[in-house]
Amino acid sequence: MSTEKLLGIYSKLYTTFGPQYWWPGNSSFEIMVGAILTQNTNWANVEKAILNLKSEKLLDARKLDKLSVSRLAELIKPAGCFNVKAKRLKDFLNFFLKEYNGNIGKMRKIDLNILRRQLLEVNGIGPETADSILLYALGKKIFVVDAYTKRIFSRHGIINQKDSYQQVQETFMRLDSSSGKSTCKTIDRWVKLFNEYHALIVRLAKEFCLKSKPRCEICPLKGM
DNA sequence: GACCAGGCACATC
DNA sequence: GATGTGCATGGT
Repeated sequence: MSTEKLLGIYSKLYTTFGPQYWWPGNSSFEIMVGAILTQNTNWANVEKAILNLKSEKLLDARKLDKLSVSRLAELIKPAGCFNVKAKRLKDFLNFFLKEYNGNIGKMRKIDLNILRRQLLEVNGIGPETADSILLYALGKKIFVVDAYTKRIFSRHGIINQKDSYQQVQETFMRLDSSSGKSTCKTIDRWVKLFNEYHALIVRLAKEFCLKSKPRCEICPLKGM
């Protein structure tokens, strides 16, 4: 079925591009901030915004919490939609400090589904941002779906174009149901696979699937 | 100058 | 529930 095809595509991407070392960032907190800043935004612009926070030594939950929204917006300007994102960051910080006292370790101990629901309740955090935080900042076993994933895998007939976020996610997460056991070791393996898979999809899309100039003829997945 | 980028919330039908 | 729109910078 599609599980073999999904694993086939994964290994093709991995042998083509190698490990992607996602998520770029030196700490879980930086990853969470980046996940919000990158919404509908090129990563290079997010990096500039994060650099602004770093150079002011403000990449810290409590310090950011003390900033005014307008000052925060000023600092994250390069990431675009800065007024919206400044508010979203503030709402997230409020949640992070109130619920977890700004403690990543405490957050990591919470059950995946509970944490996911909590994140989705925060204004400005939708499914993709929540799952990026869960997978890349907290090491939870969840697959991140984005617009590229839908575009590429519906073209390959593995999902339907109209599938919801959840449906696409389930298709990918069914990959691990065959493994049966859920020891720490196998969980780590799936976290690693979901981590690389999403990153590889983004890499592939950027190089071969751009809307205006698709390069299907030389795509590594050609013929698969 | 148009189009796009590692989305989301909200309004409207 | 499906579709459209605002948010907004910076690279191609």
